[in-house]
Amino acid sequence: MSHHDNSDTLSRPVNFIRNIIDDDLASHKHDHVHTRFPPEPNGYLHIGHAKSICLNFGLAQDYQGECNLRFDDTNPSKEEVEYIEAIKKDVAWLGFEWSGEPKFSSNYFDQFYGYAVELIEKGLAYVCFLNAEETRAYRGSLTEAGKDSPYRDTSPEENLALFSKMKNGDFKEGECVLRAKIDMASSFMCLRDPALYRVRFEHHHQTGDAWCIYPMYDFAHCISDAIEGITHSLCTLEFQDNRRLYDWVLDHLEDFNRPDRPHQYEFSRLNLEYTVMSKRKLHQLVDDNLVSGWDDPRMPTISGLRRRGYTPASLRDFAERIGISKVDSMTGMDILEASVRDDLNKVAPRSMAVLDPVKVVIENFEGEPLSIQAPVHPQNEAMGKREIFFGRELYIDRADFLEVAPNGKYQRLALDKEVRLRNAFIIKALRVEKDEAGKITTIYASYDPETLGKKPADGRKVKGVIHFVEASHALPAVFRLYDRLFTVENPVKEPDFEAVINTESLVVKQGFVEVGLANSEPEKAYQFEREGYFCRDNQSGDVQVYNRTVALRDTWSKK
RNA sequence: AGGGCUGUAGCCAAGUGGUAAGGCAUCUGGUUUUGAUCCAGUGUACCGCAGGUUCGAAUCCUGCCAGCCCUGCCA
Repeated sequence: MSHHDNSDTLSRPVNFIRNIIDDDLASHKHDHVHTRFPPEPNGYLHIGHAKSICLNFGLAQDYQGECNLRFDDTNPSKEEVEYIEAIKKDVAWLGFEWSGEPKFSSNYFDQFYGYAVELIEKGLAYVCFLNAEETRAYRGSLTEAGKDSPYRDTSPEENLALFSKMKNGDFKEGECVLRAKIDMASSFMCLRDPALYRVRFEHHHQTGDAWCIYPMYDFAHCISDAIEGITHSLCTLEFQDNRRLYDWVLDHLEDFNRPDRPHQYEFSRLNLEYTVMSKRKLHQLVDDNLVSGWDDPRMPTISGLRRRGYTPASLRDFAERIGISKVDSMTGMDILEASVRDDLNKVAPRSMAVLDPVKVVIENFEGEPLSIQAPVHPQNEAMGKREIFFGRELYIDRADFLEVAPNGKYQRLALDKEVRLRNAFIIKALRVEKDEAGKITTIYASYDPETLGKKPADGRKVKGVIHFVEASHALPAVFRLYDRLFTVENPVKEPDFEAVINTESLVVKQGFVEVGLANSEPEKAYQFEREGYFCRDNQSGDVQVYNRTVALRDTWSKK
């Protein structure tokens, strides 16, 4: 696939899953690698899924194998086609190509049914009429064995008939389930005769009304993997116990009880500071209108990150930087931000934008604004030039002017002090005009006409550089500055995570951008010099609205 | 009568008996028309703790401690 440049072919990541694969290949347990990314279409993908996507698809790329996209759609009551489309879009946007057509667990409903019949015939599954509470009581506890269901010893013949009736809709929802007959005393709770099928009179987005019984995850997932020839089935840590059931099912089915059948391996899920990562919580934020939607730029969803200005390359790089392990960890935002900055610094055209404008009048400049050719990228000449203007009236940012410089280290504009205007001339502030409230309305200044593209001939040092926009060419723009969504590192630890939401996570500013941005594309990254990386919002239409992806690294304001 | 996992610098993470990679962050210089980038430096990590085996232990053994997961007809 296309995103691999020579820099990352030099050093492949090292992790325990790659070690397992290397061993499996060396021992000829498998002669190829086939992974899968198996989301349930019950919500939008988030950056934790991106980690899994990069792992699964990345492994397939590096080992010249394949990776399937499979929708794990065994519970129609929670799923919607809207999510299927969004998931496909997000995976493709991240730069990955799934093997063949997208797969659905529901493609295999007939086969699942057949395998359930096989287990029944072997006396390994039975139809149980205990209700939910009874089942719970019979299950026992973490420290006490469970009790056998009274339906556990029904004959295979009778179970076959019962299961057939389940399928035909002869039983009500909740009236019975098909259960595996394993061990009610197992220390693995999931092995205490787990449910394999339940009755659900529900319309399914793929199979319509063809079924009224639906398989459970633990029964469907391992068989789906086996049917698709998956070699390494990767999931997160909370499924470690379930692996015993995964193995039990495949071990007891004639078609799959082979050494090269799929095996499950678990890695730790991504936890990011100052955000939440569960679909349920994300759903809640959307439903409670605490964010504007799944793609709110503050959301850790892939669609939110995309709208915020994150690039596919930066997310892949992030996944590589954090690695894969089994440690229950909390990753800092700084790694994510470093990943975007590294990518954007290379690819983002430079531009100038004034987010909080104050007018500057250059008193010794007369006539029409002057056209200036400025580099699109200071370290990459191949990116070409852009036209900017300098004239009698300009805007600079309020934060770049102080009437009196606080100390010798101050590098911005002050009265009687010189500063370089980025890509243009050196100016000196002369005096200010204020309104009744004492707020500065205009700064009067002079410019040195001999300093365009040159240092002052007399050798005087002008250290500071600030950005500006020429007033007659300035395009009004709205800037949305984002901050972390929560005020605490781990919101999930709070009694009510919504109570610690950061009320200042969005700040809106009105200012100007340079002319060159008139036709800026949504989601395309720009660096507004000295301000950060921004992209035009993908839903604002003709209005100039920019989302700040991330600010520039700042090693100075902390001092 | 519980079981399954995990503990390596502030954070992430290699390491699989031979003397602790790398990234992020931090700090210090240098370059710079972005206080950015870039470049060069910058860390006493009781390798969770305590014992043991060994010429040699983060790696093997024993015992503790801490954190996470498991009692859905969710995934």
